[in-house]
Amino acid sequence: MVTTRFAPSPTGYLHIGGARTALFSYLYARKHGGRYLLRIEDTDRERSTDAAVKAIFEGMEWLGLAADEKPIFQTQRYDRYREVANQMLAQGHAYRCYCSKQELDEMRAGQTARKEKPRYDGRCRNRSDTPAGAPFTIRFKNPQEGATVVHDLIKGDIEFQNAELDDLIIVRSDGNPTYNFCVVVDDWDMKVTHVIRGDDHVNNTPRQINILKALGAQPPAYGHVPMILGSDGVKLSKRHGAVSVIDYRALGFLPAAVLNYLVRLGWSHGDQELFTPEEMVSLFDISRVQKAPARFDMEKLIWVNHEMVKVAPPETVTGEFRWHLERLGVSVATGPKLEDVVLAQRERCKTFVEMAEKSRFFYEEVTSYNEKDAAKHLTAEGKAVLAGLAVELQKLADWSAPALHTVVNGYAEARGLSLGKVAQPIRVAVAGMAISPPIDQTLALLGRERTLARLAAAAK
RNA sequence: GCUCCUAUCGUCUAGAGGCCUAGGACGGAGCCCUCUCAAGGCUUAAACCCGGGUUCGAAUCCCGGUAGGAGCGCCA
Repeated sequence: MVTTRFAPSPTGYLHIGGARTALFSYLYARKHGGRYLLRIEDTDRERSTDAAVKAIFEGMEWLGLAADEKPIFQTQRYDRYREVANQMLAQGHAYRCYCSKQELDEMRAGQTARKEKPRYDGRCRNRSDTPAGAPFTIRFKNPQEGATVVHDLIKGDIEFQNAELDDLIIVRSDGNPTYNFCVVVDDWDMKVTHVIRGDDHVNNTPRQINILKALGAQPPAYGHVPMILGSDGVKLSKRHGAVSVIDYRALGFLPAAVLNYLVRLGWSHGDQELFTPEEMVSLFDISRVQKAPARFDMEKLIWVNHEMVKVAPPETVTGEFRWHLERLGVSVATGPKLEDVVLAQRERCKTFVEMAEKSRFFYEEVTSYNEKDAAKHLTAEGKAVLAGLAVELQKLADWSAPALHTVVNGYAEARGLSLGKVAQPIRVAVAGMAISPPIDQTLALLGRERTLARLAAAAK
C-alpha cells in the first residue's frame, strides 16, 4: 500500500513551505488510496519544544491535513535505533570511530584550505585496536565505489558517485542516533513507500539509500519538492511576514484557499486555477510539479481566498467569520445572523479580517465617524436628508430590503436628489463610514431600532 | 572550493520539435456599469537568460557559459 509521511522537526512554527510538502504527500496518498502519516523528528533535544509540536498539530488540523494514524515521535524510538545500529555493527556495515571533535575539526580545516570538499576520510574504518573506555561514535560504512542513482519523482534521475559520499555518523558519542539514521529506520519501519520532502534533502538521499540497502531493505521512491521563496526571491523568512501556517488564519484566509494557493504554487493542471478538494486529489500529479523554486505571492493568495469566499456556502465559513469578529472584541450576541452578513459582504471582502472590520457596525454601536466621510456626507444638507428620511422610516411597517428600497428611492426621487445624495449620508450614519453593502440590505440587516437611533444621532 | 539541482511576462504557470504572431491566471493600465466599496464586462502593456550546435524547422533536444538555489556538522 502506498504510504507517505510528513516529518517536520518541532523547532518552530509550521512553515508554509512545510505545509506544501505535507499537502503533496497527503494528496499523493489519497490519490493512490494509501495512508498519510505524521512523524515528529524531535531528536534535537536542545531546540525541540512541546509548543512547536502543538503548533504543528494545530496547523495541520486547521488545514485539514490530519494524519491517518497516530503520529510517531523519534525520541520514543531510541531503543529501536540502537538495536539497528548494533546490528549494522555486527554485520560489518558500520564501525566505531574514535576520532575526537578536535581531530575532525583539524581534518576539515586542512581540506578547506586545500579547496577540497570537507568530508570524513575514513581513518577509523579499518582500525583494529579498540581503546578501552574511549568515547566513540558509530559511522556507516558507505560503499566507496560505483554510483547511487536517485529516481526522483519530480527531478528525474540524479546520479551520485559513491566516492563523493563519506562515512556519516549514525550514533553520537553520547549514544544518541543522528537524523539521517533515524529517518532511514523510521521510513523502513513505517513501510513508507513514497518519501515526498523538501528539496534540501536531495543530497542526503543517496546516503539514505545506501544505508537501506545495507539493511537489506527496499528503498522507497523519492520526490523532492522545491522550496518556497519570498517575493524578493530569497528564502522565505520572518522578514517576509507570515511564514507560519497559523498566521494565515489570523490574516483572514480560509484553509481551503491556502491549500488551493499552495497546490498551484509549483504545480498546474492546464489553465485551471481553482480546485475543489476532490479535484485536488484526483488531478494532482507529482511528476508535473515544477523543479524550480517558486516565489510566494500574497496578492494571488488574496485573490484565491476571495474566489473561495464568494462561492462557499455561507454556513461553512461563519466559523472563521465569528472567530475574527471575536478577535476584534466584537460580541455577536445581538445583531443579524452571521450567514446573512456573509452573504451581503462577501463580494466586497477578500479576507475575513476585512469582512470583520467592515461588518462590526452590525453588532456594536457606532461611536465615531470616519473623518473624511463625515465631512463629505454629514453636511447640513446631508443631515436634513437623514432627519427627513427618519420620519418616513418611522412609518414603515415592513422592515424588509424591498420595502426599504422603495422608501429610500422614493425619498430621493420626490426631492429630485440622486440616490448617492441620500444613500451616502445614511451609510455614514449607520456604519460610521461610506462603505457598506447596498443601502436597503444594510438597513434591513441592521434592523429598525438601530437604524432609527443612528439616523437620529447623526442628524443632530 | 567541491557535489547536486534549476532557468518562459513583475509573479504563478501552459508549452513534450512545426498547432507560438508564445496561451491562461494574479497584479498593473484604460474604458463601461454603478447609491459607496466591491463585484462584473470589455480592452491593453508585459516573457522564451546568453552563445554555439542537431534539424528542413527549436521555447522545446545536445554542449558550453552566465545567473540563482541546495548540500558538504557528533543540526534536522
